[in-house]
Amino acid sequence: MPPKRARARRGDADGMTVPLQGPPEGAFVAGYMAYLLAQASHVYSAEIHARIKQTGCGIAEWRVLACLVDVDGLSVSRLAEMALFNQPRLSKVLDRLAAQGLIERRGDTDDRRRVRVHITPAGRAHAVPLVEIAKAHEAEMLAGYRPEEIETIKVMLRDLIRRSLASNEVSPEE
Amino acid sequence: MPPKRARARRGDADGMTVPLQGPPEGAFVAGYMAYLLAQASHVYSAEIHARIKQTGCGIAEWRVLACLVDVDGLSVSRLAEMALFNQPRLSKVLDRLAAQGLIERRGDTDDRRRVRVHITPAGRAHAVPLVEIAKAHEAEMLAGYRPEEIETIKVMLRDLIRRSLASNEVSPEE
DNA sequence: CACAATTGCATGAAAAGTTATGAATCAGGA
DNA sequence: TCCTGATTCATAACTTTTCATGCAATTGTG
Repeated sequence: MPPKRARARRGDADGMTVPLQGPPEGAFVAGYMAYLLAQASHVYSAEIHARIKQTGCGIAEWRVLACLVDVDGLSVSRLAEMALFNQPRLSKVLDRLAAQGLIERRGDTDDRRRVRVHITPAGRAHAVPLVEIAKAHEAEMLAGYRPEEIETIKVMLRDLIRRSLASNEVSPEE
Repeated sequence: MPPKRARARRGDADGMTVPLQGPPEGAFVAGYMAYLLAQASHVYSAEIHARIKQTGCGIAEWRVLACLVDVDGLSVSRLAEMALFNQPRLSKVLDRLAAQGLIERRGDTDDRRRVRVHITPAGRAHAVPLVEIAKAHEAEMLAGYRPEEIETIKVMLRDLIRRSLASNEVSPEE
C-alpha cells in the first residue's frame, strides 16, 4: 500500500491540484462562461476521478465503460460522440479495453464499414462497481442541495447543451 | 490554405465531432451531474476552441495566455491551478510559450524556489485578439438568453464550484 | 545552528492523444 | 454496371501529457 500522500487535498490522484480559490474577482475568465463550465466540470469531477483511478481504471476507460453499461452495441463513432472523444482516440481506448477483455468489437453485418462495440461480461463486472462508486459520489456532492435545486441545475445544463449543439450545427458562415 | 473539410459541423477544428444528440433518455450518464458538466463544457467550448486553433494557437497555450492577461506574474503552481493544469503539464506549456517569446519566467527574489510567469508584450499582442474572439463567441452563444438568465446560470455554476472545492478540502475520510 | 521535513519547479521516460491519411464499404447517378 | 463521392474505422508519425523523481530553497524543530 502506498504511503498515502501526506495531507493532500482530495481529488488529486493524478497529481492534479484543485484550485483553492478560483481566479481573482474582476478577471476576464472569472465571468467567462466557457471557463466556468470547465472549472465546474474540473472541480466537481476531481474527487470521483481520484476514486476511479484508485481502482486501477483510467478515466478514459471509465467513461467508455459507463457509456456501454448504458447502451451496448454502439458504433465506434457514436460511442465516441457519447464519450466526448474524437474517433481515433476512442479507437485506441477500445484497443486497451479489448486487450483487457472488457469490450469486444463486432462487425456490423448490414454495413460492413461499421464496427459495433459490446461490453463483455467481464467488462460489465468491472464497470458496475464503478457506477456504484459514481452514484455514491454524486449523492455526496449534491447532499447540500434540495432535490428541486438539483433538478433545476440539470435542466439548465441540458438546455445549455441543447442550445450549444444547435449553434454548432448552423452552417459555417460563408 | 488547407482545403477546408467538406460539410463538417462546426466546432471540430481538431477533428472532434460534437454529439448530434446526447446519450439516450433514461441512461445513467444522461442524469449524471459529472457527465452533464463535462458535456456542457465540451459542446459549449467546441466552437471557440475551433476558432482559437484556426489562429494557430493551441488550446492549452490559449488557456494560459488568457489567465496571464487577467493576472500577470503568478507563480507556476498558482497559474496551474487557475488554468486547470497539473504542474508538470503547465511547466511544459510554459516552455513552448517561452520558446515563442510569449511569456517569460522570472525568479522570485523573496522565495528563490518560486518562478513568476510574466506575459511579454508580444504575448499580450498575441493574446488580446484571442480574448476578443472569445468575447464575441460568448456573446453569440448566449444571445438567446436574457441577461438575468445568464447571471443565474453563472451564479449557479460558481456556487457549485464553491461547494465542490469545499467537498474536496475535507479530510479524506478513511 | 544543524537537520529533517516541506515546498516549488523542472525533467526524463513512458503513456496517451492528435493529425493526417488510407483502406474498405456503401450510395447515387450516368 | 461503372464511376464518383461519402462514410466508417484504423493506423502511422508526431506531439503532448503523465508519472515519478530529483534538486534547490525554505521552514520548522530541537
